[in-house]
Amino acid sequence: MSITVYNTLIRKKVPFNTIEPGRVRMYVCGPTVYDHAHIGHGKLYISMDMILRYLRYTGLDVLYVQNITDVGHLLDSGEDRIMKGARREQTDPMQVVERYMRSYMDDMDALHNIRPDIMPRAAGHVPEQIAAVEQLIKNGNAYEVNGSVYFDVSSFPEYGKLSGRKIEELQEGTRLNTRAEKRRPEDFALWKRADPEHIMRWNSPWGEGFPGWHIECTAMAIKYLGANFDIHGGGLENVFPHNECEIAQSEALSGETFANFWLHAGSLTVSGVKMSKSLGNSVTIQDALNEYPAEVIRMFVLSSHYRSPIDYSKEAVDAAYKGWQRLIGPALSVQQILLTTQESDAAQSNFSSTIKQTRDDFKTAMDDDFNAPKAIACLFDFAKDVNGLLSEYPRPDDATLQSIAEVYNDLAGTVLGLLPANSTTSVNRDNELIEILVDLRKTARKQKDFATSDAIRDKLATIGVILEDGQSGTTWKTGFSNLSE
RNA sequence: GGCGACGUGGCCAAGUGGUAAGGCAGGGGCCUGCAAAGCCCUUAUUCGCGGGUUCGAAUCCCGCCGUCGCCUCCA
Repeated sequence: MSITVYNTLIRKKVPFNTIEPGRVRMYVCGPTVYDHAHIGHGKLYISMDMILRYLRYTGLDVLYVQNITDVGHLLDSGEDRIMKGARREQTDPMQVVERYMRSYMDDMDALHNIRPDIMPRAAGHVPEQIAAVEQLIKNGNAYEVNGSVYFDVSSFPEYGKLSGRKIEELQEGTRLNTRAEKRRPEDFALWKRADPEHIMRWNSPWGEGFPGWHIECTAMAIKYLGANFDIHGGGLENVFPHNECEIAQSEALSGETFANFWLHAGSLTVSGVKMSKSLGNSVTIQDALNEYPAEVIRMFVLSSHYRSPIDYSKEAVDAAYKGWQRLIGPALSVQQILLTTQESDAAQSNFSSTIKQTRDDFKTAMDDDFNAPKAIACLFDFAKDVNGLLSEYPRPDDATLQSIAEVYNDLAGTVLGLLPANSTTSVNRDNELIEILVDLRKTARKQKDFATSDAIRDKLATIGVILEDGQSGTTWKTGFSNLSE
């Protein structure tokens, strides 16, 4: 195995090795479902999806778990996010959860993110969480006060090893008023007692309450992946406190190393600043998908390294849009040529070295901490080579075209998810109809009836069929068909 | 205040010791009835600034400036 990854835990790029040969167990923190997902979520999960896809592409058997948080998240105001959503929409909290969980799944599907193998929900794992808290108390890492249970940070000397924070510094830097009942301000909640008005509540050994935020990931990751697993992924802004607390709880609980590799994706800003409701600059995934095809959003995200922060702006995504069209244009052309023309006196092309080079370079780039932007650059080089080949006459032989299509399917499609979903579904009758129109246009052009020929070209363009006149006649392609403008 | 990330051409962005990938935009040319697409050429003696290490640094070290994120429950 030759993959290297940047491990946040040690702040270095290191060789990636799995606990079990050929198998990867991977956990990624999922969203709190109380509102529609925004493109910040989209960025994170596209990054993680790319990593998942590549690991699988290299032949690893990946078990991918991503949770859904549907309890207990508090706002700065002390308000429960889901209850806030419920009040806003005048519905039951669990109805809110269902609604936005489905919305989230729809968004992820639309972005072509592969679904996790297991998506456990926090509310469905309260017994596991209670058991974890009980064990932590038994181990001497947690204490109960007034029906709430807190993790005693001083009992875990390695606290801070992920984020590089020191407990002493935390005490100085605390910005919020902390609950007086905690022994130390940096202790964090494992279980919270429910105030009378709190709707989401469960019975526990400490009375009615609800689980703290971090404990769900500990309980569910351990349940489905074991106490020690390979990869834990998430957003960079969750390093502290969330991931740090997860490590403390989990390792205090089991005595084992929690995750071997911590992978964090850079955050997304909108026109230079973080999204927030109060600034009114929030862009949902649905908003973005109304503007651009999913592949373009993926192209935009994957154009910079997953650990880098990116800034969402019209200019940047428009540029990605153009780049994407250039990138996959040859793939669409190759498919159309294979579908609509015959290999007659096709030239025997010697393109295999280019294909091998492309696959090798792509792999080298991706092996180096999933360097998708560099991998995409390899595909741009490939696109240029393919365009050159396609401009020759007669057209390349079928075998060459097939192997080009395979490169696109594997690298741009399977690994990066950049090929249009419907690009391979060509209905024969549609093809024949288009051929008829192309023929009519050819006749019109011969008669110098350019009004007719241009009308045919323009009208086909409005339904996503692009005609291109070349030396060997007119070719056409679809696949950009869901594009507006 | 602390912790962390980042600062590469007009814009986006690779590059972690060996002499600046790629994309977008711009300019010139070829092709075209006109287009579109494509192809060729072209745009950073230079990598926030100042020192240092080295035969050699965008890459390592020190200092400074700037942007962003996090600092107890936001992916």
